[in-house]
Amino acid sequence: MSEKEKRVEAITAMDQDFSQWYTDVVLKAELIDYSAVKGCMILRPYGFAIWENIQSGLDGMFKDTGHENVAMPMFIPESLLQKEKDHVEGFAPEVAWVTHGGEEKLAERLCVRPTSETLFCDHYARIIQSHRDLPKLYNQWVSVVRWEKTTRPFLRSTEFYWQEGHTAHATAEEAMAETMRMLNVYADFYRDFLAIPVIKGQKTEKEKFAGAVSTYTVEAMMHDGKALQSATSHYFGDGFARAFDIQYSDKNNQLQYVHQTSWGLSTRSIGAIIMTHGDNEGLVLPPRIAPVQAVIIPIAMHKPGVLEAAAKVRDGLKSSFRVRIDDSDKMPGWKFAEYEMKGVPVRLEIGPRDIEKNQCVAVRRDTGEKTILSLEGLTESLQQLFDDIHENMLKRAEASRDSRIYDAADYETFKDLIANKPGFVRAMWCGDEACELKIKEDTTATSRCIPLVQNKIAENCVCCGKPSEQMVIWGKAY
RNA sequence: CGAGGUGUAGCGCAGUUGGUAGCGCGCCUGCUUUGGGAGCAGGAUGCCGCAGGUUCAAGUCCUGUCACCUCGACCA
Repeated sequence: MSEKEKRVEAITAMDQDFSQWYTDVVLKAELIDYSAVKGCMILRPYGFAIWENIQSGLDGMFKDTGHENVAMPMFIPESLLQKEKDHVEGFAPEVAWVTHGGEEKLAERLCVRPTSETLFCDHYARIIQSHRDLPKLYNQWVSVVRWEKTTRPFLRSTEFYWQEGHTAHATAEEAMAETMRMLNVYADFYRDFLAIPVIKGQKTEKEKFAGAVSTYTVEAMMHDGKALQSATSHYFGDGFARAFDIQYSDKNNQLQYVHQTSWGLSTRSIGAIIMTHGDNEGLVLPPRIAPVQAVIIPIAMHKPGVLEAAAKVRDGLKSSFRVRIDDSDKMPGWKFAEYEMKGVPVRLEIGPRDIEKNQCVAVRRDTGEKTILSLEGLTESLQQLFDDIHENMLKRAEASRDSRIYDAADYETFKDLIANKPGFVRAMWCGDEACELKIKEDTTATSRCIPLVQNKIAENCVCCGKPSEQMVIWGKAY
């Protein structure tokens, strides 16, 4: 690439300044624009299309596991928000309040939902009477508002889109099984749709959701070694049920409280895609959620038959894939770079030489590899290519992550690793919050999770030296 | 919210001791081009982030404010 070209379209090199690279990619790939309101972003067509594909994939998994979609109001009366003590304490500092309707001051102010547990609970209290009404397996796709002080596109914004599942069950066992089931759904979704490996684990008391008995998380490692909490699944026990009086008559005609869960995945997942797979040319999108899976670039398109051949290829593929022709009058090289920036998984070039041989040139975004594909059986060979790309992206992300997970048996090693090696550190922890706080104070690293799959790194807590049976993953987080 | 930095055309930037705004790319038109960001010719685009102030005169000096970036404290 010449100096002139670099000056024109270059994004910041990712290993030079990862934050700037991230901002460059998000803007130049046309995922978002900033809006007039601080911390609120506009999801542009290309960015929103990624979210639509995430929604469709994940929603299918929710439906397969028996869930139904609903839509709750966006306002929560203050009195309702305050019913569960821990919950309101956790969220009160970051809620936006509606105080007026027109010019009239409201008798009771309304909060713009930061999350909807209280709305679901209020509703469940009215619609659940019998064990025959259970379980309730509800989900909603909405946006929520949290008045954040510092914001970044996708990673932390004042308003963000997500789904929040809220379920009510007859027993604690059922609710816990649901909590784990949805944690697994998230992990599978990240692996099978986004090609991102995650670590499943439990949050510590300090890091758990406000109002939950326990919080489970899927944690992913980004290109810079920092952790991204990528989805969470909470077990509530009967705490909310007692606060909101959600009771049912069991088979013995005894009144019982329900046991509840909630779980959520947000547009932050788009940030995870960008920071897991992206490279110096820009975005690299997993084929299963890419808005355009293959872009067809006609070469020498003024020559007779080229555009017609490209259209024929498009028509043959369009019922199977999201495919688009770019017949704008840009130079082919310009288009190549543009669709690389936008992370389109496969580029198909078709020019006079290909038409003669009944073929096209396919270029993979993940590896840059060029292959010649016959126009015969193109649907099948493309499907194979997409699957290969997905597997390669997943393997690559796994290898990148695994090479940056370290073990520390003693505190000096631990501090050295956190300070000098971007990534996760596995270390034993006694369970005492004092050690968790000291580690954060000394290193800025936080406990990411207590992994469901445990490895015994050492006999003693890495911080205080007391005997410990529990391995925790630590790291700097977004 | 604390420390630091940056806001000038769509993007990247220059603009001297204050004197009325420029370059490259992009954009528009035409012709020639087309397998890795095309060439030539012509053309359009600015309340210098926003609001006050100092001055005969402010992109430039002062105050405030907003946004973005980096590093911390808090959270999906």
